[in-house]
Amino acid sequence: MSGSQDKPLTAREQQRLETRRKVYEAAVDVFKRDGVQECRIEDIATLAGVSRGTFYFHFPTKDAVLLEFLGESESDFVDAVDSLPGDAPIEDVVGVTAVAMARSWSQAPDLFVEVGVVALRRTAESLASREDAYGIREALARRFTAAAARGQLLPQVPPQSLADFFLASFFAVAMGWTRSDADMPLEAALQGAGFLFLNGARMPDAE
Amino acid sequence: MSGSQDKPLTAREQQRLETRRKVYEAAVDVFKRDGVQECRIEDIATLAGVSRGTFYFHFPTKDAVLLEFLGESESDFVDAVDSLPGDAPIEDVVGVTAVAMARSWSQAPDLFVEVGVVALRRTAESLASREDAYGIREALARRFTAAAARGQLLPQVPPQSLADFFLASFFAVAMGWTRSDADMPLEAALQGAGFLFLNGARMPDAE
DNA sequence: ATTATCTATAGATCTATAGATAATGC
DNA sequence: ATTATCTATAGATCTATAGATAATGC
Repeated sequence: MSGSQDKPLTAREQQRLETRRKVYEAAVDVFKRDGVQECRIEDIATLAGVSRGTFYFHFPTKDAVLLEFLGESESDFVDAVDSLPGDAPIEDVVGVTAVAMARSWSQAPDLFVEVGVVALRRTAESLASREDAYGIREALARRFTAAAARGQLLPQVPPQSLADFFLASFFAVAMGWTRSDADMPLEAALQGAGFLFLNGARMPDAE
Repeated sequence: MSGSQDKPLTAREQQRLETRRKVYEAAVDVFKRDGVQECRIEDIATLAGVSRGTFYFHFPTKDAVLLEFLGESESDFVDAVDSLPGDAPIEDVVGVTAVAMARSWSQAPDLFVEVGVVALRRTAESLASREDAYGIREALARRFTAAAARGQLLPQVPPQSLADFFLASFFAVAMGWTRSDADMPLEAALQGAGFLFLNGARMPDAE
Protein backbone atom coordinates (compact mmCIF):
# COMPACT_ATOMS: atom_id res chain seq x y z
CA MET A 1 0.00 0.00 0.00
CA SER A 2 2.94 2.37 0.54
CA GLY A 3 3.93 3.05 -3.09
CA SER A 4 7.70 3.49 -3.21
CA GLN A 5 8.26 2.34 -6.80
CA ASP A 6 11.99 3.16 -6.91
CA LYS A 7 11.89 4.14 -10.58
CA PRO A 8 15.20 5.85 -11.47
CA LEU A 9 15.21 9.56 -10.76
CA THR A 10 16.29 12.12 -13.32
CA ALA A 11 18.98 14.57 -12.28
CA ARG A 12 16.30 17.21 -12.06
CA GLU A 13 14.04 15.18 -9.80
CA GLN A 14 16.97 14.33 -7.62
CA GLN A 15 17.87 18.01 -7.38
CA ARG A 16 14.33 18.94 -6.45
CA LEU A 17 14.10 16.33 -3.69
CA GLU A 18 17.47 17.41 -2.37
CA THR A 19 16.43 21.06 -2.18
CA ARG A 20 13.10 20.09 -0.69
CA ARG A 21 14.84 18.08 2.00
CA LYS A 22 17.25 20.92 2.74
CA VAL A 23 14.32 23.30 3.15
CA TYR A 24 12.43 20.80 5.30
CA GLU A 25 15.33 20.21 7.65
CA ALA A 26 16.16 23.91 7.90
CA ALA A 27 12.51 24.60 8.73
CA VAL A 28 12.42 22.00 11.51
CA ASP A 29 15.66 23.41 12.94
CA VAL A 30 14.34 26.97 12.88
CA PHE A 31 11.03 25.81 14.38
CA LYS A 32 12.91 24.26 17.28
CA ARG A 33 15.16 27.28 17.70
CA ASP A 34 12.69 30.17 17.35
CA GLY A 35 9.24 28.57 17.66
CA VAL A 36 6.82 27.82 14.84
CA GLN A 37 4.66 30.90 15.25
CA GLU A 38 7.49 33.30 16.00
CA CYS A 39 9.99 32.35 13.29
CA ARG A 40 10.17 34.00 9.87
CA ILE A 41 10.21 32.08 6.62
CA GLU A 42 13.05 34.32 5.53
CA ASP A 43 15.25 32.71 8.20
CA ILE A 44 14.34 29.20 7.07
CA ALA A 45 15.25 30.05 3.48
CA THR A 46 18.53 31.65 4.53
CA LEU A 47 19.53 28.62 6.61
CA ALA A 48 18.67 26.32 3.69
CA GLY A 49 20.63 28.56 1.31
CA VAL A 50 17.71 29.26 -1.03
CA SER A 51 15.41 32.17 -1.72
CA ARG A 52 12.17 32.68 0.17
CA GLY A 53 10.29 31.86 -3.01
CA THR A 54 11.88 28.42 -3.03
CA PHE A 55 10.38 27.70 0.36
CA TYR A 56 6.94 28.47 -1.08
CA PHE A 57 7.68 26.40 -4.18
CA HIS A 58 8.07 23.32 -1.98
CA PHE A 59 5.66 24.10 0.87
CA PRO A 60 2.62 26.37 0.75
CA THR A 61 2.84 27.23 4.47
CA LYS A 62 4.75 26.44 7.66
CA ASP A 63 1.90 24.08 8.54
CA ALA A 64 2.69 22.00 5.46
CA VAL A 65 6.17 21.36 6.87
CA LEU A 66 4.68 20.29 10.19
CA LEU A 67 2.27 17.98 8.39
CA GLU A 68 5.22 16.28 6.72
CA PHE A 69 6.92 15.99 10.10
CA LEU A 70 3.73 14.47 11.51
CA GLY A 71 3.47 12.06 8.62
CA GLU A 72 7.01 10.79 9.17
CA SER A 73 6.50 10.00 12.83
CA GLU A 74 3.01 8.65 12.22
CA SER A 75 4.30 6.05 9.79
CA ASP A 76 6.41 4.68 12.63
CA PHE A 77 3.25 4.14 14.69
CA VAL A 78 1.47 2.51 11.77
CA ASP A 79 4.40 0.18 11.13
CA ALA A 80 4.46 -0.83 14.78
CA VAL A 81 0.74 -1.66 14.82
CA ASP A 82 0.80 -3.34 11.41
CA SER A 83 3.70 -5.57 12.45
CA LEU A 84 1.41 -7.38 14.91
CA PRO A 85 -0.47 -10.49 13.78
CA GLY A 86 -4.11 -9.90 12.87
CA ASP A 87 -5.42 -11.67 15.97
CA ALA A 88 -3.08 -9.98 18.45
CA PRO A 89 -4.83 -9.19 21.75
CA ILE A 90 -5.86 -5.59 22.24
CA GLU A 91 -3.37 -5.15 25.07
CA ASP A 92 -0.55 -5.68 22.58
CA VAL A 93 -1.97 -3.08 20.19
CA VAL A 94 -2.11 -0.56 23.02
CA GLY A 95 1.37 -1.57 24.18
CA VAL A 96 3.24 -1.29 20.89
CA THR A 97 1.55 2.04 20.19
CA ALA A 98 2.81 3.35 23.51
CA VAL A 99 6.35 2.19 22.69
CA ALA A 100 6.35 3.69 19.19
CA MET A 101 4.89 7.02 20.30
CA ALA A 102 7.31 7.30 23.20
CA ARG A 103 10.26 6.73 20.86
CA SER A 104 9.05 9.23 18.27
CA TRP A 105 7.79 11.98 20.55
CA SER A 106 10.85 12.04 22.75
CA GLN A 107 12.78 13.35 19.72
CA ALA A 108 11.05 16.71 19.39
CA PRO A 109 9.39 17.86 22.61
CA ASP A 110 9.72 21.49 21.47
CA LEU A 111 7.50 20.91 18.46
CA PHE A 112 5.02 18.85 20.38
CA VAL A 113 2.18 21.33 20.72
CA GLU A 114 2.40 22.65 17.18
CA VAL A 115 2.47 19.13 15.74
CA GLY A 116 -0.59 18.41 17.84
CA VAL A 117 -2.28 21.45 16.35
CA VAL A 118 -1.75 20.35 12.76
CA ALA A 119 -2.80 16.80 13.67
CA LEU A 120 -6.00 18.21 15.12
CA ARG A 121 -6.70 20.35 12.08
CA ARG A 122 -5.97 17.51 9.68
CA THR A 123 -8.22 15.12 11.58
CA ALA A 124 -11.01 17.70 11.56
CA GLU A 125 -10.62 18.13 7.82
CA SER A 126 -10.57 14.45 7.04
CA LEU A 127 -13.62 13.98 9.24
CA ALA A 128 -15.39 16.69 7.28
CA SER A 129 -14.42 15.45 3.84
CA ARG A 130 -14.85 11.75 4.60
CA GLU A 131 -11.53 11.02 2.90
CA ASP A 132 -9.74 8.24 4.72
CA ALA A 133 -6.01 8.30 4.29
CA TYR A 134 -4.46 5.32 6.03
CA GLY A 135 -2.83 6.60 9.18
CA ILE A 136 -2.65 5.61 12.80
CA ARG A 137 -6.34 6.48 13.32
CA GLU A 138 -7.37 3.96 10.70
CA ALA A 139 -4.82 1.33 11.75
CA LEU A 140 -6.16 1.49 15.30
CA ALA A 141 -9.80 1.55 14.21
CA ARG A 142 -9.25 -1.72 12.30
CA ARG A 143 -7.68 -3.38 15.31
CA PHE A 144 -10.46 -2.14 17.56
CA THR A 145 -13.07 -3.47 15.15
CA ALA A 146 -11.43 -6.90 15.23
CA ALA A 147 -11.11 -6.84 19.02
CA ALA A 148 -14.77 -5.87 19.45
CA ALA A 149 -15.75 -8.77 17.17
CA ARG A 150 -13.76 -11.10 19.44
CA GLY A 151 -15.54 -9.70 22.48
CA GLN A 152 -12.51 -7.94 23.95
CA LEU A 153 -13.91 -4.39 23.66
CA LEU A 154 -17.26 -2.82 24.44
CA PRO A 155 -19.42 -3.22 21.33
CA GLN A 156 -21.54 -0.09 21.88
CA VAL A 157 -18.78 2.40 21.01
CA PRO A 158 -17.91 2.80 17.31
CA PRO A 159 -14.28 1.70 16.70
CA GLN A 160 -13.41 4.99 15.05
CA SER A 161 -14.56 6.87 18.17
CA LEU A 162 -12.53 4.51 20.30
CA ALA A 163 -9.48 5.29 18.19
CA ASP A 164 -10.04 9.05 18.57
CA PHE A 165 -10.62 8.69 22.30
CA PHE A 166 -7.43 6.64 22.55
CA LEU A 167 -5.25 9.00 20.49
CA ALA A 168 -6.51 12.13 22.24
CA SER A 169 -5.79 10.72 25.67
CA PHE A 170 -2.33 9.51 24.63
CA PHE A 171 -1.58 12.96 23.30
CA ALA A 172 -2.81 14.62 26.49
CA VAL A 173 -0.71 12.37 28.67
CA ALA A 174 2.36 12.90 26.49
CA MET A 175 1.91 16.66 26.57
CA GLY A 176 1.59 16.64 30.33
CA TRP A 177 4.71 14.51 30.52
CA THR A 178 6.69 16.79 28.18
CA ARG A 179 6.01 19.81 30.34
CA SER A 180 6.42 18.21 33.72
CA ASP A 181 9.63 17.46 35.54
CA ALA A 182 8.60 13.99 36.71
CA ASP A 183 11.45 11.63 35.89
CA MET A 184 9.21 8.80 34.75
CA PRO A 185 10.05 7.70 31.18
CA LEU A 186 7.50 8.79 28.58
CA GLU A 187 6.89 5.17 27.71
CA ALA A 188 5.75 4.39 31.25
CA ALA A 189 3.39 7.37 31.20
CA LEU A 190 1.87 6.16 27.92
CA GLN A 191 1.54 2.59 29.16
CA GLY A 192 -0.38 4.08 32.08
CA ALA A 193 -2.66 5.86 29.63
CA GLY A 194 -3.19 2.57 27.82
CA PHE A 195 -4.19 0.94 31.10
CA LEU A 196 -6.68 3.73 31.78
CA PHE A 197 -8.07 3.39 28.28
CA LEU A 198 -8.70 -0.33 28.73
CA ASN A 199 -9.78 -0.42 32.37
CA GLY A 200 -11.09 3.03 33.19
CA ALA A 201 -10.35 5.35 36.07
CA ARG A 202 -12.87 3.91 38.55
CA MET A 203 -11.69 1.67 41.38
CA PRO A 204 -12.84 -1.87 40.58
CA ASP A 205 -14.23 -2.34 44.12
CA ALA A 206 -16.25 0.87 44.07
CA GLU A 207 -18.64 -0.62 41.50
CA MET B 1 -12.80 34.16 43.84
CA SER B 2 -14.37 35.71 40.72
CA GLY B 3 -13.80 39.39 41.41
CA SER B 4 -16.72 41.34 39.91
CA GLN B 5 -16.61 44.31 42.28
CA ASP B 6 -19.29 46.37 40.49
CA LYS B 7 -17.61 49.67 41.28
CA PRO B 8 -19.30 52.39 39.21
CA LEU B 9 -17.85 52.77 35.73
CA THR B 10 -16.79 56.11 34.34
CA ALA B 11 -18.24 57.10 30.98
CA ARG B 12 -14.86 56.37 29.46
CA GLU B 13 -14.61 52.88 30.92
CA GLN B 14 -18.13 52.15 29.79
CA GLN B 15 -17.27 53.34 26.29
CA ARG B 16 -14.18 51.16 26.19
CA LEU B 17 -16.04 48.06 27.30
CA GLU B 18 -18.75 48.77 24.77
CA THR B 19 -16.27 49.10 21.92
CA ARG B 20 -14.40 46.03 23.11
CA ARG B 21 -17.62 44.02 23.14
CA LYS B 22 -18.55 45.27 19.65
CA VAL B 23 -15.14 44.20 18.35
CA TYR B 24 -15.38 40.85 20.13
CA GLU B 25 -18.79 40.03 18.72
CA ALA B 26 -17.86 41.19 15.23
CA ALA B 27 -14.76 38.98 15.41
CA VAL B 28 -16.74 35.90 16.43
CA ASP B 29 -19.23 36.54 13.63
CA VAL B 30 -16.48 36.93 11.04
CA PHE B 31 -14.70 33.83 12.38
CA LYS B 32 -17.88 31.82 11.88
CA ARG B 33 -18.51 33.29 8.44
CA ASP B 34 -15.01 33.22 6.91
CA GLY B 35 -12.97 30.95 9.18
CA VAL B 36 -10.43 32.04 11.77
CA GLN B 37 -7.34 31.50 9.65
CA GLU B 38 -8.82 32.82 6.42
CA CYS B 39 -10.49 36.01 7.63
CA ARG B 40 -8.83 39.42 7.66
CA ILE B 41 -8.74 41.69 10.69
CA GLU B 42 -9.74 44.52 8.37
CA ASP B 43 -13.16 42.84 7.93
CA ILE B 44 -13.66 42.45 11.67
CA ALA B 45 -12.91 46.14 12.21
CA THR B 46 -15.26 47.18 9.40
CA LEU B 47 -18.11 45.07 10.77
CA ALA B 48 -17.53 46.54 14.24
CA GLY B 49 -17.42 50.06 12.78
CA VAL B 50 -13.94 50.88 14.07
CA SER B 51 -10.47 51.19 12.62
CA ARG B 52 -8.12 48.22 12.34
CA GLY B 53 -5.96 49.82 15.00
CA THR B 54 -8.85 49.67 17.45
CA PHE B 55 -8.97 45.92 17.05
CA TYR B 56 -5.32 45.76 18.06
CA PHE B 57 -5.92 48.16 20.94
CA HIS B 58 -8.34 45.66 22.47
CA PHE B 59 -6.86 42.35 21.32
CA PRO B 60 -3.24 41.65 20.38
CA THR B 61 -4.17 38.83 17.97
CA LYS B 62 -7.11 36.80 16.68
CA ASP B 63 -6.10 34.12 19.18
CA ALA B 64 -6.76 36.55 22.03
CA VAL B 65 -10.39 36.78 20.88
CA LEU B 66 -10.65 33.00 20.81
CA LEU B 67 -9.15 32.80 24.29
CA GLU B 68 -11.88 35.13 25.56
CA PHE B 69 -14.47 32.97 23.83
CA LEU B 70 -12.96 29.89 25.46
CA GLY B 71 -12.95 31.59 28.85
CA GLU B 72 -16.64 32.42 28.61
CA SER B 73 -17.71 28.87 27.83
CA GLU B 74 -15.25 27.44 30.32
CA SER B 75 -16.74 29.40 33.19
CA ASP B 76 -20.02 27.60 32.45
CA PHE B 77 -18.28 24.25 32.99
CA VAL B 78 -16.64 25.47 36.18
CA ASP B 79 -19.96 26.75 37.52
CA ALA B 80 -21.59 23.41 36.77
CA VAL B 81 -18.91 21.45 38.61
CA ASP B 82 -18.68 23.91 41.50
CA SER B 83 -22.45 23.78 42.03
CA LEU B 84 -22.14 20.17 43.19
CA PRO B 85 -21.65 19.44 46.90
CA GLY B 86 -18.07 18.66 47.91
CA ASP B 87 -18.77 14.99 48.50
CA ALA B 88 -20.68 14.41 45.24
CA PRO B 89 -19.89 11.01 43.70
CA ILE B 90 -17.52 11.07 40.76
CA GLU B 91 -20.28 9.94 38.40
CA ASP B 92 -22.10 13.21 39.05
CA VAL B 93 -18.98 15.26 38.33
CA VAL B 94 -18.58 13.46 35.01
CA GLY B 95 -22.27 13.82 34.28
CA VAL B 96 -22.70 17.55 34.90
CA THR B 97 -19.54 18.26 32.91
CA ALA B 98 -20.99 16.37 29.97
CA VAL B 99 -24.22 18.38 30.21
CA ALA B 100 -22.45 21.74 30.46
CA MET B 101 -20.05 21.01 27.62
CA ALA B 102 -22.81 19.75 25.37
CA ARG B 103 -24.82 22.93 25.95
CA SER B 104 -21.87 25.23 25.34
CA TRP B 105 -20.25 23.46 22.41
CA SER B 106 -23.46 23.00 20.46
CA GLN B 107 -23.52 26.80 20.08
CA ALA B 108 -20.44 27.17 17.93
CA PRO B 109 -19.50 23.99 16.07
CA ASP B 110 -17.78 26.06 13.38
CA LEU B 111 -15.28 27.45 15.84
CA PHE B 112 -14.72 24.13 17.53
CA VAL B 113 -11.33 23.19 16.15
CA GLU B 114 -9.82 26.65 16.49
CA VAL B 115 -11.04 26.98 20.06
CA GLY B 116 -9.47 23.58 20.72
CA VAL B 117 -6.21 24.87 19.31
CA VAL B 118 -6.05 27.87 21.63
CA ALA B 119 -7.09 25.69 24.57
CA LEU B 120 -4.23 23.35 23.72
CA ARG B 121 -1.72 26.18 23.45
CA ARG B 122 -2.90 27.79 26.66
CA THR B 123 -2.71 24.51 28.56
CA ALA B 124 0.80 23.93 27.23
CA GLU B 125 1.83 27.40 28.38
CA SER B 126 0.32 27.09 31.83
CA LEU B 127 1.98 23.69 32.22
CA ALA B 128 5.30 25.26 31.31
CA SER B 129 4.97 28.29 33.57
CA ARG B 130 3.37 26.42 36.50
CA GLU B 131 0.82 29.20 36.84
CA ASP B 132 -2.53 27.78 37.82
CA ALA B 133 -5.47 29.89 36.82
CA TYR B 134 -8.65 28.33 38.12
CA GLY B 135 -10.39 26.75 35.16
CA ILE B 136 -12.11 23.51 34.37
CA ARG B 137 -8.81 21.60 34.54
CA GLU B 138 -8.30 22.68 38.13
CA ALA B 139 -11.96 22.25 39.12
CA LEU B 140 -11.86 18.67 37.87
CA ALA B 141 -8.47 17.94 39.41
CA ARG B 142 -9.85 18.94 42.82
CA ARG B 143 -12.84 16.67 42.44
CA PHE B 144 -10.65 13.82 41.29
CA THR B 145 -8.36 14.31 44.25
CA ALA B 146 -11.33 14.09 46.62
CA ALA B 147 -12.73 11.05 44.82
CA ALA B 148 -9.37 9.26 44.96
CA ALA B 149 -9.20 9.97 48.70
CA ARG B 150 -12.64 8.35 49.08
CA GLY B 151 -11.44 5.30 47.13
CA GLN B 152 -13.59 5.94 44.07
CA LEU B 153 -10.71 6.49 41.62
CA LEU B 154 -7.45 4.68 40.99
CA PRO B 155 -4.88 6.20 43.33
CA GLN B 156 -1.84 5.59 41.09
CA VAL B 157 -2.71 8.28 38.52
CA PRO B 158 -2.13 11.91 39.52
CA PRO B 159 -5.46 13.81 39.60
CA GLN B 160 -4.14 16.49 37.24
CA SER B 161 -3.29 13.80 34.68
CA LEU B 162 -6.72 12.30 35.11
CA ALA B 163 -8.25 15.71 34.43
CA ASP B 164 -6.17 16.10 31.25
CA PHE B 165 -7.01 12.59 30.11
CA PHE B 166 -10.68 13.31 30.77
CA LEU B 167 -10.76 16.68 28.98
CA ALA B 168 -8.82 15.45 25.97
CA SER B 169 -11.13 12.50 25.44
CA PHE B 170 -14.24 14.66 25.86
CA PHE B 171 -12.86 17.05 23.28
CA ALA B 172 -12.05 14.22 20.88
CA VAL B 173 -15.52 12.76 21.18
CA ALA B 174 -17.15 16.15 20.72
CA MET B 175 -15.07 16.87 17.63
CA GLY B 176 -15.98 13.55 16.12
CA TRP B 177 -19.61 14.25 16.91
CA THR B 178 -19.49 17.75 15.38
CA ARG B 179 -18.20 16.40 12.10
CA SER B 180 -20.33 13.29 11.87
CA ASP B 181 -23.91 13.05 10.71
CA ALA B 182 -25.04 10.65 13.46
CA ASP B 183 -28.22 12.07 14.93
CA MET B 184 -27.28 11.24 18.52
CA PRO B 185 -27.37 14.36 20.74
CA LEU B 186 -23.95 15.67 21.72
CA GLU B 187 -24.84 15.17 25.35
CA ALA B 188 -25.36 11.44 24.83
CA ALA B 189 -22.00 11.17 23.05
CA LEU B 190 -20.28 12.94 25.96
CA GLN B 191 -22.05 10.78 28.56
CA GLY B 192 -20.66 7.82 26.62
CA ALA B 193 -17.19 9.31 26.87
CA GLY B 194 -17.71 9.72 30.61
CA PHE B 195 -18.64 6.06 30.88
CA LEU B 196 -15.48 5.09 28.98
CA PHE B 197 -13.42 7.32 31.23
CA LEU B 198 -14.73 5.65 34.38
CA ASN B 199 -15.01 2.05 33.22
CA GLY B 200 -12.57 1.68 30.33
CA ALA B 201 -13.02 0.18 26.91
CA ARG B 202 -12.37 -3.44 27.83
CA MET B 203 -15.26 -5.89 28.11
CA PRO B 204 -15.71 -6.71 31.81
CA ASP B 205 -15.89 -10.47 31.10
CA ALA B 206 -12.71 -10.54 29.03
CA GLU B 207 -10.61 -9.90 32.14
C1' DA C 1 11.16 23.96 -27.98
C1' DT C 2 9.12 22.67 -23.87
C1' DT C 3 8.82 22.00 -19.09
C1' DA C 4 10.44 21.96 -14.17
C1' DT C 5 12.76 24.40 -10.80
C1' DC C 6 13.92 28.43 -8.66
C1' DT C 7 14.31 33.73 -8.01
C1' DA C 8 12.83 38.41 -7.74
C1' DT C 9 9.26 41.30 -6.78
C1' DA C 10 4.47 43.36 -6.48
C1' DG C 11 0.62 43.52 -3.69
C1' DA C 12 -1.84 42.10 0.49
C1' DT C 13 -2.05 41.76 5.27
C1' DC C 14 -0.23 42.09 9.81
C1' DT C 15 2.30 44.40 13.73
C1' DA C 16 4.10 48.37 16.02
C1' DT C 17 3.69 53.09 17.12
C1' DA C 18 3.36 58.22 16.70
C1' DG C 19 -0.11 61.33 16.93
C1' DA C 20 -5.22 63.01 17.41
C1' DT C 21 -9.24 63.26 20.16
C1' DA C 22 -11.95 63.09 24.13
C1' DA C 23 -12.57 62.22 29.01
C1' DT C 24 -10.75 62.85 33.65
C1' DG C 25 -9.12 64.87 37.98
C1' DC C 26 -6.82 68.62 40.00
C1' DA D 1 -2.56 69.27 32.17
C1' DT D 2 -2.70 64.53 32.12
C1' DT D 3 -4.23 60.16 30.75
C1' DA D 4 -7.14 56.73 28.15
C1' DT D 5 -9.01 55.59 23.93
C1' DC D 6 -8.80 55.39 19.23
C1' DT D 7 -6.90 56.40 14.34
C1' DA D 8 -3.61 56.75 10.71
C1' DT D 9 0.39 55.05 8.94
C1' DA D 10 5.23 53.15 8.52
C1' DG D 11 7.65 49.04 8.37
C1' DA D 12 7.75 43.99 8.54
C1' DT D 13 6.28 39.76 6.82
C1' DC D 14 3.52 36.82 4.00
C1' DT D 15 1.30 35.27 -0.44
C1' DA D 16 0.91 35.22 -5.34
C1' DT D 17 3.11 35.34 -9.68
C1' DA D 18 5.87 36.90 -13.74
C1' DG D 19 10.13 35.94 -15.40
C1' DA D 20 15.00 33.65 -15.43
C1' DT D 21 17.64 29.53 -15.55
C1' DA D 22 18.61 24.87 -16.30
C1' DA D 23 17.23 20.20 -17.50
C1' DT D 24 14.56 17.23 -20.58
C1' DG D 25 12.86 14.84 -24.68
C1' DC D 26 12.12 15.15 -29.48
